[in-house]
Amino acid sequence: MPRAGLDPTSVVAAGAELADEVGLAALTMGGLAERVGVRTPSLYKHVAGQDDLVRRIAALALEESAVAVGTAIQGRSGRDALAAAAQAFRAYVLAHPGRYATTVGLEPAGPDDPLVAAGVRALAAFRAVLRGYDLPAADEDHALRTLRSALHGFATLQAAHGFQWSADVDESFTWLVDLLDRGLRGS
Amino acid sequence: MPRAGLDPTSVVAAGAELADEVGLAALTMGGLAERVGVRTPSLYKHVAGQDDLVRRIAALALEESAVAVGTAIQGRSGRDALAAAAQAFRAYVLAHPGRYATTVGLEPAGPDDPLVAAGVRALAAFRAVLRGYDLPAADEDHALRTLRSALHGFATLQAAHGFQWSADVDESFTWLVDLLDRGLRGS
DNA sequence: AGCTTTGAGCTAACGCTATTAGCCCCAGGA
DNA sequence: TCCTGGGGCTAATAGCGTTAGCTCAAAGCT
Repeated sequence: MPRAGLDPTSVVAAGAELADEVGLAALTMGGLAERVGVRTPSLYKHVAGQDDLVRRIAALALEESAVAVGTAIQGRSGRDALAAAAQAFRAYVLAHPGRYATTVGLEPAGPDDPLVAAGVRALAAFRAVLRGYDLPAADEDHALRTLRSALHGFATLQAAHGFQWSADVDESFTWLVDLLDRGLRGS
Repeated sequence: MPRAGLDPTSVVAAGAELADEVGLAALTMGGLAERVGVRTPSLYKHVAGQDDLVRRIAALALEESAVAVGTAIQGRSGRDALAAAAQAFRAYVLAHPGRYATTVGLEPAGPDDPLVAAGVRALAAFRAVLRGYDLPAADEDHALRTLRSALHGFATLQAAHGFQWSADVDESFTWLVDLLDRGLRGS
């Protein structure tokens, strides 16, 4: 039995891919083992368990989405930055629904959990968007939560096929972005 | 062994309560059986399986949230109606996080699935809120999706303890509602 | 080159989950 | 009173995550 040459990083990456393909709920240790060409128990040499695997995928997803949004808003500000950030974020969630699903609903294990660092970076990208609007400092946290709620809600509902009826989803999304822009400007 | 006197309705109701208490992920057939005072396999005389159970809980949750929102907006319109609907919706999700979690990400099994009827009723309540704003007919679907995304996103993020840092969550929510009101009015 | 040591991968096994098969016996209608 | 339907049971299966303990390939040292 030749060595498979795995390490935590490659296992987590394969897990993220698998989650995107089959959905987070169907992400199984057996399936992941098969994908990386190894028997199930061998995975435990690289990750502590399914919980740990999911946490690491979540950190990866936060990092990646932060990079995607951060890149999209370079050289833009105001409404341009908002639209670019929103598009980049939604594109990321739709392209990686399994990865993104891991990021909701997990408590960081401790103060030095890599998750909190990744989460802070993801929020920083959106905070940068808000700098293009003249918000009172006291409103910045509220605006950040509002922005995050709207984008998170839209992306997860679409990823879950929550929009059943007819109107064009892309149009609805630009409508949402326009509403946010109006709301942020006229506060 | 005396009869326990169960029926599908009482089993689903108990399942919804249990899901709220322990979280949807920890909703187990064994746990539900213990709660209703019966052995696990007996549940299958009332629901077809865990999938069926979750679908029925989802239909219940959609129905209940539609009633909550519909009641809240009676006699109100415009911004008042929006605020009342938003508050009622968020209160419902926070009071019944397990129930609500069942409603995201399930495809209706067929055209006469009770789920679609319940979903339509839930949407109708929000549609009624939008009637208080002067929206072009073509924008109504977009506005509905926007409203739903924002409220769904905020409520689920809060239910998942997604708002870690300091600012007051209730204040953030009224800020979100104000932004939606401004955006809907000034379209 | 040979020797040592580390750890990646394996098999075997356990416990918990959902689910099915098949039996029993209580309750309501004839 | 009988008898039939169906709610509840026990027993058993299959699939999951996880642990224990073994083996041998690869990397490092002499």
